[in-house]
Amino acid sequence: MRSRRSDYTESTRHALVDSALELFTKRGYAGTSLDAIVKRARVTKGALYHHFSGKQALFEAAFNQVETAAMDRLSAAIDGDGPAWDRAMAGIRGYVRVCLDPAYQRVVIHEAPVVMGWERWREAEEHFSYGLVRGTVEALVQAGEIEPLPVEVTARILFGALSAGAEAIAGSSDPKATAADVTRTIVAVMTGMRRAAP
Amino acid sequence: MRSRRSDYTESTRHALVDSALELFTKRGYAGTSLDAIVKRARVTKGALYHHFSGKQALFEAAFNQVETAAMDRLSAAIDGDGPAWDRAMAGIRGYVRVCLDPAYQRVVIHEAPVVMGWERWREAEEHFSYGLVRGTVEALVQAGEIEPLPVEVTARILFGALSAGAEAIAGSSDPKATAADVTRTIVAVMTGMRRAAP
DNA sequence: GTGGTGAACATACCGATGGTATGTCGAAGA
DNA sequence: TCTTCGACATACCATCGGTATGTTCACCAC
Repeated sequence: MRSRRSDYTESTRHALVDSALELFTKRGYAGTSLDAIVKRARVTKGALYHHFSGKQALFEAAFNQVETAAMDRLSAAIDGDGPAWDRAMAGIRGYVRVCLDPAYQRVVIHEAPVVMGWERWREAEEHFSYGLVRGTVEALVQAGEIEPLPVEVTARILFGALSAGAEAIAGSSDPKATAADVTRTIVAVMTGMRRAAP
Repeated sequence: MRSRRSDYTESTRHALVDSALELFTKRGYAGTSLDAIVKRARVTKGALYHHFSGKQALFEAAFNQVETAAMDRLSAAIDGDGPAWDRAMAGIRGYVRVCLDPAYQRVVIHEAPVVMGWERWREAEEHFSYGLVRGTVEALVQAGEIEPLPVEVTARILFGALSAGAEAIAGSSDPKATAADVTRTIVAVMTGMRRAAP
């Protein structure tokens, strides 16, 4: 059962998404033409529009791929049965590492809110990185580790802080050192929010 | 000296920037055509390309206008001779208010990094909002109000936290309440970082 | 085996859009 | 008055996203 058709269609999809992801990461959404994408995937626009409804849908497919990969790495860091605080700190370190991926930086953090629209981006993020951050904050509040601030807003702000830290790392001349600074600073902030055990 | 030519050219520039700013705010950069901009400004593309080198340059002019207005409001809140801590808190409240402006939200926070490129955006921000945040953090560290964390990274993270808070406000169904939550949360975070007076 | 069917593409084309090249007009100096 | 030049307007071009149509070929009913 080698020459099933669906095998080839799946590889075509993959080729398109891979090509799109690489070009979007390198030149951005607006700076990437469909011609360039299909050329790199060795297909034509007919194939593209057979599998996707348009440029945006292709972008979302690339977005989902990056986010799924990020989730795999992140949940591995967060999951477990240790104390909520320790898992949160591991999550912070893990997310900073995830943000070092140029594809995550450009596609997920920078372009997705503009290309997909903020509302749709927000909705998608619920099931991805932001969902994890939010869950972590919730766990911290429930465990009584931090002051009972509004979860939604606190999670948003932490998410923004993490993203900004990631951007600082990516734009730094010494990413390693900056990454250490970012982790240290965020941990310091979180520690400041930590409530003395009741 | 009414019919000086430069008077009219200045008003033409203003009309173009105003038109662009309104349309960029409403429909975004990619969703706004130059034809729509010049039509609303009651001029032609010839005038546009006489005053600006292209669409990006026009966007940057709009960006600068929004940022300048924001700076005026912000420095009024920050300037003064009170304690560094109080001025910082006033700055936070002021920045949250600034972020309620839809033009600031969409043009400065969302689109500018994508349209201008992150590096150029970062450079421009040095002289605008981010410059103020950074200066505030520096003042806090020098006054011994907060732990001596790396200023650049701390400022970036705070800036990201504020922007994320602003986005949460803009996307909220109850902006007033969310704005209060954001201010409260950020102040709580900053307070957590505050060092006991030596 | 063969004729029909539909998925999986390829090709040709269209309209919109950013950008350019050229033309026009009127005020200011020589 | 003649020239110059800034401040536009007009006409046009190239690119790009998207669509309409054509083509191939595996699969299935008979």
